[in-house]
Amino acid sequence: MPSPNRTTNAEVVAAAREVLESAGPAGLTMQAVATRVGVRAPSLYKRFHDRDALLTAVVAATVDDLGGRLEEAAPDLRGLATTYRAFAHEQPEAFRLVFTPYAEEGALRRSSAPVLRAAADLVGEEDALAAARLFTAWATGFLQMELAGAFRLGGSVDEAFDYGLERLTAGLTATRA
Amino acid sequence: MPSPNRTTNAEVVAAAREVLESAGPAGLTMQAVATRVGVRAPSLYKRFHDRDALLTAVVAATVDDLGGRLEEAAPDLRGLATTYRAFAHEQPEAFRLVFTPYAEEGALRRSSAPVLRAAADLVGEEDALAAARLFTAWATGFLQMELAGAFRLGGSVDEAFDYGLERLTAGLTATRA
DNA sequence: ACCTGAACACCGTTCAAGT
DNA sequence: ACCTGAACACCGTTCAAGT
Repeated sequence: MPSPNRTTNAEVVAAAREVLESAGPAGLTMQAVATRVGVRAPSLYKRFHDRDALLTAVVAATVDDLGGRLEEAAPDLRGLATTYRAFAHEQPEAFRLVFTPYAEEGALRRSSAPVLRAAADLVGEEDALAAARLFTAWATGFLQMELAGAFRLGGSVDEAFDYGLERLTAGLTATRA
Repeated sequence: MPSPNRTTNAEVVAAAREVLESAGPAGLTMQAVATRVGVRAPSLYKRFHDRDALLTAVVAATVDDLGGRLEEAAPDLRGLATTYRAFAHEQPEAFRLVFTPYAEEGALRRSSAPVLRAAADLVGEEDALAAARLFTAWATGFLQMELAGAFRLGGSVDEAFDYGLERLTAGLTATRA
C-alpha cells in the first residue's frame, strides 16, 4: 500500500476554516487549503467533490461548533444571545456563511435545539417554534448588521443589543392581543 | 472625438443587477456584464476600478431602490415589513449582499429613514434608533433565513413572519420593566 | 489507493495600439 | 477619449502517470 493517507477530511475542514477566517472567502482557495495540510490542490478532490462541497463541510462544522457552544450556554435567551454573539465575533467569516444556501438543514436543526428549549420555557410548547424563529432571526440579523458595519453611526452597539433582547423578551411574554 | 461613450455607469450597474439575479454572484463576471451592455470586459475598468467596486455600486443601487420602496410603503412597521419582504423575494441575490461589507453606510442610512419614523411613532424619539435596529435586525435575519432555506422544515413561514411582527410590536409597546 | 505534475478552461486585470 | 485584442497571473478542475 503505497501513498498512505497524508491527511483527513477533518483536517482539511479545520484548515479551510482557518484560511477562511484569516483570508476571507476569496482567499479560501483549494491551493491555500492544500498547502496548509501538506498536499497539492488536486488531492483535495479525492475527499471533496469540488470547492462548493468543501465550503458546505466548513459551514456544517461551523454550525456544529456553534450548536455545541449553545448547549453549554446558560439556557435562557440572554445566555444564548451572549454566546451566539461571542461566536459571531470569534468566527465572523464563517458566521456570515451560516445562513446561506451552503448550510444544510440537518445541521441547522441540530444546533437550534437549545434555542427551542429556551423558547418553550418562556412561551410554552405550542409557540416555541415561532418564538425560536423570532429570537434567532433577530440575533442573526443583528450580528450580520454589526459585522457588516451597519452600526457605524450613532449609539452603542452593546446597548442596542441589550435593548433588543429586553424588548423581544417582553414581547414574547406579553399577554396575547 | 472618435469612440463616443457606448454605455453609461448606470447602464452597467443595471446590467450587473440583472446578471446577479439570473446567474448568482459567481455568474456576475465582468465579461457577462460587458456583453450585456455591448462592450468588451476591459472597457468596464474605465468606469469601475475593479469587480469589487462594481459590486459596491450594485449594492448601493439596490439599497437606494429598497429605500424608495419603503418610502412608498404604508408607514407603520407592518407595512414596512411587508414591503421589505416583497423586495427580498423579488431580488434575493442582491438582498443577500445588502448587509455585507459591500454596503456603504451612507446608502444604508438614507434607506433607513422610513423605519426610523415608524419606530419613533411607536416608541417615541428617544428609543427610535434602538427600536428601528430591533425591527430591521429581525426582518433582515428572518429573510436571510428564509432565503437560505432554513425554514424548510415545520410550520408556515408566513405565520412565523406574522407571529414575529406581532410579538415584536407588542414588545416595543409594552411598558418598561 | 492516494498523490502529483501537467494541462485546460475561465476569470480578473493591465496595457499598448487602434479609432 | 473611449475601446479593444493580446497578454499575464491566478484559480478550479481533470487525468494520466507515478509510488
